Amino acid sequence: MKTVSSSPRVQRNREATVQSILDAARAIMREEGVAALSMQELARRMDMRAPSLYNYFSGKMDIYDTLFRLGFGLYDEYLTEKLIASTGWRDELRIIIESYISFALENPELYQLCFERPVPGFVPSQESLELSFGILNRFYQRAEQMKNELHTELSSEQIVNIVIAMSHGLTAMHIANEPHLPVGQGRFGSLIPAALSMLEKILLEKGENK
Amino acid sequence: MKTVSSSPRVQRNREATVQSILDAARAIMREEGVAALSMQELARRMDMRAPSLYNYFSGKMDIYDTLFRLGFGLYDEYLTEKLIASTGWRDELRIIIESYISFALENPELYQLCFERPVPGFVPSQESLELSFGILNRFYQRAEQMKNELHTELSSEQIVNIVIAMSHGLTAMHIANEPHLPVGQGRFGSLIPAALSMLEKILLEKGENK
DNA sequence: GTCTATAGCTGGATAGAC
DNA sequence: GTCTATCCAGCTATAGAC
Repeated sequence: MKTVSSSPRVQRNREATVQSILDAARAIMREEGVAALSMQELARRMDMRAPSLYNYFSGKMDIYDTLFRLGFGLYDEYLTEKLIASTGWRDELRIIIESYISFALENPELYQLCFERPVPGFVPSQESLELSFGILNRFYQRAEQMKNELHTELSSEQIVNIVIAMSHGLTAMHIANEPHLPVGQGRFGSLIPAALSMLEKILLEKGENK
Repeated sequence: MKTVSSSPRVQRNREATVQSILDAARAIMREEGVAALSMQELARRMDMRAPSLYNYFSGKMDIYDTLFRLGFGLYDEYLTEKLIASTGWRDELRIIIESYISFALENPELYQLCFERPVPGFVPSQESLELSFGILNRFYQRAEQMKNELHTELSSEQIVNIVIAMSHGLTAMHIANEPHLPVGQGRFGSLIPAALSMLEKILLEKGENK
């Protein structure tokens, strides 16, 4: 009955093996740095020899690319689920920022792989990039709808981008300085309310310049 | 008369050699990724053999650590010089944000080394960390002075941190997406005025909650 | 699908001659 | 200070037996 990846002996099927390879790869990246993934260390943790891995992936970059897609997919799922409970655009803003941070805290290796570029030589494949662009476009559309309730001179693209920048800034600083603290705490985590307040103000500047 | 590092033959003195090793190391990091620095490639570019480098640095991590200090030192100089022309706190905010971005654009390898953590196994030495904390503390002091002219519920620490987060967010996104564009342009570069506007609003909320 | 064996390379670092 | 020679380790990836 066990489907846990911690006992990789006697794999049921190919898919389960692929899954646990990806899990092991993420563990290495988390523990030793995203760029420190190696096929040999990966094989060691899988109780395999390195060449066997090539039955599942064409090489290390293939693994990175798969994880890149996994990262964006998971983030999209994660955010979408949290947004269901949204009670309005203010709440939605809060959820977006908090989700970005908590996703990054829970999946630091995917976060770094997807949103920073720590691996020399790794370039996401075309289809992986398209996936990420698709997610961004859905953001733009959502912002366009949101604009009906706002009074701002910013375009929907600008709204999305400034929210992304703010989220990323808080997240990167939190992770670089206090990765052990949960969402909402610490030097940067505690700034979420201030950040939201700033964003609200600029999204509701009632005809100041007009 | 030449002191240029592009002709490393016949070095005058030790200091000049150290300088050009650091320059070459930065070039590698810029071209191939911060984590891709290697002593052999470095020696190749210096027209040396790898072992000779150990006369100048105790190892690769020593080079990273030296560049870490160089990065913070340069950034500090860079910002301090630009702040001389400041005409007030609004201008100062603008200069801080623009300087962060332009420093990162001009020195992407130092920026990444200092403000992200792309090198598995590299931990800045104690004295290097103290240097960086010293710079941060001077920020806090400056914000404390600035508070006289502001009306905000944020502490001076919070002011500094939110400015850092905003700057870093814009910068990281700019570099990840449009590194070729100059300061002020592109998806994120063009958001500087909006970011400043947000910050001004939260620094001048005239007794709203009070 | 898994293994052994191995090619082929790159890396960090040291010893010791000059 | 520079070099050659070398150690030892690590890596990606492939060939081919089972």
